[in-house]
Amino acid sequence: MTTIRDVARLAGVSVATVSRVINQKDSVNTETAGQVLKAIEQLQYEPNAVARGLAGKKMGIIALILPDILNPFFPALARGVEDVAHKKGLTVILGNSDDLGLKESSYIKVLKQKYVDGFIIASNTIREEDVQALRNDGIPIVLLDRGLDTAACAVIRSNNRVGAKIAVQHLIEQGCQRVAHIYGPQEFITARERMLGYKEVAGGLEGYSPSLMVPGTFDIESGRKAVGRLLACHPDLDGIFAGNDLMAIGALKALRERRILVPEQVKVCGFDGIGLTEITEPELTTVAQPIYEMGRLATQMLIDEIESGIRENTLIELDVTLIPRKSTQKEEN
Amino acid sequence: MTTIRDVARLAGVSVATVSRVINQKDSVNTETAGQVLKAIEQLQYEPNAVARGLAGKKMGIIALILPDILNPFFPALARGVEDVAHKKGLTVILGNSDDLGLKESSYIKVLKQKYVDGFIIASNTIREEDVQALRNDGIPIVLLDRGLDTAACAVIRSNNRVGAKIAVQHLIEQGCQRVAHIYGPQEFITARERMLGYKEVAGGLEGYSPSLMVPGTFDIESGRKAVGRLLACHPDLDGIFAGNDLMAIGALKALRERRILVPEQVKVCGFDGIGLTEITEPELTTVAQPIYEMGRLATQMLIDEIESGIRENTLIELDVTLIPRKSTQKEEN
DNA sequence: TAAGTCAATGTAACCGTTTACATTTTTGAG
DNA sequence: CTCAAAAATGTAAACGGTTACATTGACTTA
Repeated sequence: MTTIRDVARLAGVSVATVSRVINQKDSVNTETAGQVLKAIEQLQYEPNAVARGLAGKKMGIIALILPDILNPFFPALARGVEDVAHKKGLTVILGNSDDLGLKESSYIKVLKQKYVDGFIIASNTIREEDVQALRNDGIPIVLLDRGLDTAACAVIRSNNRVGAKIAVQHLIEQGCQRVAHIYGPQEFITARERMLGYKEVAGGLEGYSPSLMVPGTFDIESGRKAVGRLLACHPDLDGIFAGNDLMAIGALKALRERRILVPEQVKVCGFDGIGLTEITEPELTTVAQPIYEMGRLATQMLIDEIESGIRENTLIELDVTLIPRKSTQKEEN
Repeated sequence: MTTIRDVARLAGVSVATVSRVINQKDSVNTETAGQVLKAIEQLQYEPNAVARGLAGKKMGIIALILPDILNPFFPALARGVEDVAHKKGLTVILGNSDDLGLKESSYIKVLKQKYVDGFIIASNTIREEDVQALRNDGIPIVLLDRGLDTAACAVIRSNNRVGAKIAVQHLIEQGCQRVAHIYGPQEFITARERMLGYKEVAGGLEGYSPSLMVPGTFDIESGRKAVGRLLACHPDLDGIFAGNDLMAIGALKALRERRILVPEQVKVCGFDGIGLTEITEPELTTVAQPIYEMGRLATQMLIDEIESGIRENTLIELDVTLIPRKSTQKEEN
């Protein structure tokens, strides 16, 4: 492996000068720079990232911590992160936290030791103390979908409440009179917000009842089971707004098992806009978050902070988009 | 940040001794070790991974390079890798290559500079020279789904040919007489093998014709289009073996559009066993690869090589499993 | 008892950069 | 022409570990 000293020797200058040329820092004579560049070229020299990392306390790595890459929501996010990072010459370390605060803490500890440049954390369980610790160490961090309480750093999320309202409104417009809601785990801010949005609109409906809301766990199976409980209480229900797409897919399954036609008898709307919604039968109407874009944006913000050293603590709330599909289609007359 | 020298000072020993205690290398007096441990505890000392990396040329990082994490095949693989790595205290860097040899090369170059401990590469486009270069540098590497020609390192893949035969056989058993095949890009060894398996079984069938094979690109849309071409030539076809699940899903869509009933009129079988197959309507029969397990195994092998320094160059071919579902169900009589 | 082993520990070089500080050379103003 | 400021470059100390080699003392063994 050729080192900076080899280059220095060949170019007839000191290592400091070579370093200056490489990093385009401080002034160096154009002619000298030429010599150095030639030497670099000739030796095919590539600066060693680890040595650099040790000296500068930055390894050119972004840590992306998310609950589970198997959850269809996250690959798009990860791809958004990776694309931007790669363009900027950074690499991405991926960690699955399973929404376990402990696992998150352990990742943070390990990755700090590796001098990662910054963290992007998509988590509902991340501990306030962990975030604070990072802040204190001056390590940039961007949070996704985290509550308001963590004001001490940049946060990105979608406008969940508005999205939920749009969804319910849409169901009503399509002719639904009795719209139920399958809500996600209430420790997740996203789930809480969506439920609030639902209540705001559905709460005013004639015949509304709190029993139209049943809990789920953001996965397919829980959506399926929720429908059973819903139908037991409300056999006359004609619309379901699920707290996310996976539960909506579960709902679709449950309805099919019961030979209830979607969208003729019951209309279903999901939330998130994951790819799966295009392959269900019927195709699933959903309120789409700009998932890939969220990843891109988070990374951009993180890199800005890394490069500038200025922390912004911005809270960005992205717009969501209703994607009407067959699962909420009005009968054609 | 507390360093090894702080610990040495507090414990009243040299840094070498501290290092020995930490790494449990060479012999050190039990009593002395106790002092050191106490000092470590007291100072909450954590060895710095980057300094270690620089000295030992290993950062405790595994590079996972795959075509695209958005492809539903790969999250499970990535999770398998990450789970094992995490258990062993290693972290995972993720790179999307988009099956572009250039991008792969660039990742390898960058990550080598970061002293990653080893590479896991799931790629069809990886260049022989890149693999060789890694070998020469003594960097462990495990390949997934790569051709035989790269004998110079460990390779893991599924038994694609056998899987294809099982699939076609299954379709025949379910009553199909005219089984078509949508094959994937022929530069992929997986696609070639599956096609060979198909030919072995279907080739012997009465009324077999090469025109029963049409190309696709391993994505949903190509599967859908392929069905159009197939039906134009073979309106009497009653079975489709798609080269992967995505194309099978596309086929399902195309058939539904044409009001052709699955499985009554045409039966469909996919390959891979991705999660999506459970949410189509009808649910999709598929030949499942042990995807998560492949990730685990690859990582285990890689770590073995990292720890032992011995390269095995094993070729492991994993068994696949037919998962019969509704899309190939025989009519009930 | 002399010589050879082995356990325990320390010293200092090394891994490959960056960078503060020092030194020398140029430049431009007065 | 002089001198201060600016430009160009070099020296050497970090960064925080690992490890080859040296040293010391205790223990075997013939």
